[in-house]
Amino acid sequence: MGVYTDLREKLISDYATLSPQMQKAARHILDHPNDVALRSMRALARAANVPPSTVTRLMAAIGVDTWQQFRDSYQNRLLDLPASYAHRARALQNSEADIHRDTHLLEDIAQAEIANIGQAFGPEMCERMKDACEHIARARQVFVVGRGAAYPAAYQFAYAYRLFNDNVVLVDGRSGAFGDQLRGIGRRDILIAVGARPYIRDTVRAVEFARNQHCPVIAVCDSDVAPIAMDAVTKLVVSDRSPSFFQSFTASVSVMQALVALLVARGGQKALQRIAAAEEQLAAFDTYYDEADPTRNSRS
Amino acid sequence: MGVYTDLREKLISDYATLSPQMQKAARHILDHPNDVALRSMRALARAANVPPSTVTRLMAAIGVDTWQQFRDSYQNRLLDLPASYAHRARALQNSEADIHRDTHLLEDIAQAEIANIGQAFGPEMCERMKDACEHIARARQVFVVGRGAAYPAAYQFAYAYRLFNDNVVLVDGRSGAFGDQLRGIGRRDILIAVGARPYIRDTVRAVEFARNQHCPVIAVCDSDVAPIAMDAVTKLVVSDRSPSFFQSFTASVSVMQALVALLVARGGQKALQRIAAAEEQLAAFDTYYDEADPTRNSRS
DNA sequence: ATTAATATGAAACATTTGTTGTAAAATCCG
DNA sequence: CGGATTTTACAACAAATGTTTCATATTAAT
Repeated sequence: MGVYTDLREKLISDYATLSPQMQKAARHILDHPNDVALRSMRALARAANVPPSTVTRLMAAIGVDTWQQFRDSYQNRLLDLPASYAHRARALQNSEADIHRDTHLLEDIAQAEIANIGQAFGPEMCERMKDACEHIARARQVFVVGRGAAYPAAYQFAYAYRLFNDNVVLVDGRSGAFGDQLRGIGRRDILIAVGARPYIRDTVRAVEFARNQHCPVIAVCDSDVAPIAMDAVTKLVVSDRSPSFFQSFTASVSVMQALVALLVARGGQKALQRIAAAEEQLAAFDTYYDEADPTRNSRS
Repeated sequence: MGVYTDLREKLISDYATLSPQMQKAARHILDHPNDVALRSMRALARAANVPPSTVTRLMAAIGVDTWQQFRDSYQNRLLDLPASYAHRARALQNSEADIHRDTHLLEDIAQAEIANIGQAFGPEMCERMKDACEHIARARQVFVVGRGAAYPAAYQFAYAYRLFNDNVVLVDGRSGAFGDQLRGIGRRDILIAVGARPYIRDTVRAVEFARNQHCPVIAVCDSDVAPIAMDAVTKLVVSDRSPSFFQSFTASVSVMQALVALLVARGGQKALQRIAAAEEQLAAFDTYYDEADPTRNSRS
């Protein structure tokens, strides 16, 4: 259970043994947990009709060192953190052994990744993703751009999307110049741009070009005010926080994948048929390794 | 719309006209709305790397009299925000309505992704990752192969790793045939192969080739008995489960990223210096968009 | 009833808060 | 280049914060 729950339980179980004034304070806290998270201690004491010192003493009585600690756990509850900060506390404890340092790092990474994905699929973002799908489904041509570390996300979308639609262009600047691949982009198309700080110039340029051609833009980025998000019809803001040196585009990949899933769901039976056809074609081209018959898999 | 939304919109729309320092503050607020609700103004300013007075001035700039007003609206948003538990429950309830089916799907995807990452960073896998790092650190040349949907994971590793080491080859079959890129592979090298069922023949072939040349293999795959995991010195087994039609390589990307992080941690100061040098080089090549000076970012 | 133990609130405290005034620095413009 | 304007950071401030101290009030026990 969470720290918040522990504290709450402690307040309830110890309630009877507390002094009258402390009971008043405890009761108010139990009845108005949000006040703990959002208001000051003195304000809470005022609301509970109790001198501030009583609240401090209550903290000591339930075994909490400082009001800050108490408040923090209540704030975490408000944020509905997916059991993440508990891990951190544990991680900080065992920081003596060198061998454990790696384990730490890995735990922190996992935690950050999970937090990032959690944020990316919050209620707000879910709505925006659906919105993005509307635009994509309506588009004549779908352009996807993402450079550097953001390339995997762009690639992922293009690869999956191509399995059931052939109107996608992955703008990777590999075949010909940038301009070549964006040629003919216009009002009825859509550009999906992926990027985070530091923004890569090519990506920003692609967005600006699209905008000049009146092509709507969907931005998958790290801020509502990112350069590539300016004037975007839909902004999918995903965190790229990571304890490692590098930014993490994992959440971006997830979001791109979710977009494809939504599009397939929207496309219904027809989309599924096309996917099946694409799979068959891949199989016909001997793309896949045949696990049943390893002899067939020899060098062509 | 709510007051919070109004303020947020105002921040976004006025963003361009704000002074640089105010933009820093505004951006931090937009990216971390919870900080406004829960932390003090000074703490926020510290986090945004801005003097407190800038925040006060920002309030004036967007037509808010006092920080208290601003904070209050952000606190109200936090209170109105449906906790994700409730969100999930609601989604499950009305799963008959078409509009909610999408939300349900997105929730499922998020949950699956989180579960996959959680598994990938379990105790067992953490040990294997450290093990993999030992091999990579010892290798003369590092080859990475991943085709199709697994390509992002391979690319991710190569891209990040190249920032502090130049002995990596991304085997993508683009430049020349497969054999070309693997030429010279041998006992002292390492091949990192990423793939999941259905296994792509090219990847399996690359693994077999490496094995014939006595090159050790690290397999990032979906099973201990995957074809590409046969005789691998380290098997990093990650789940690719997804409620959508496509398999998800998100966890693989995470794992590859974690490998790089471990290598950097192991590389110590020297690795960090190389990364810094690489970043400088990128900046010198005008790779990055200059947010401070948009005029410099015109078409070359 | 007197003593001992506990509970309480007012005041004092060192910090920290949000805000404002004021020069220095940066930027723009002719 | 120089002058006007904006932008910035530092210091000062009054108010408010969480905590501690201490004298008084309340209770319980002998």
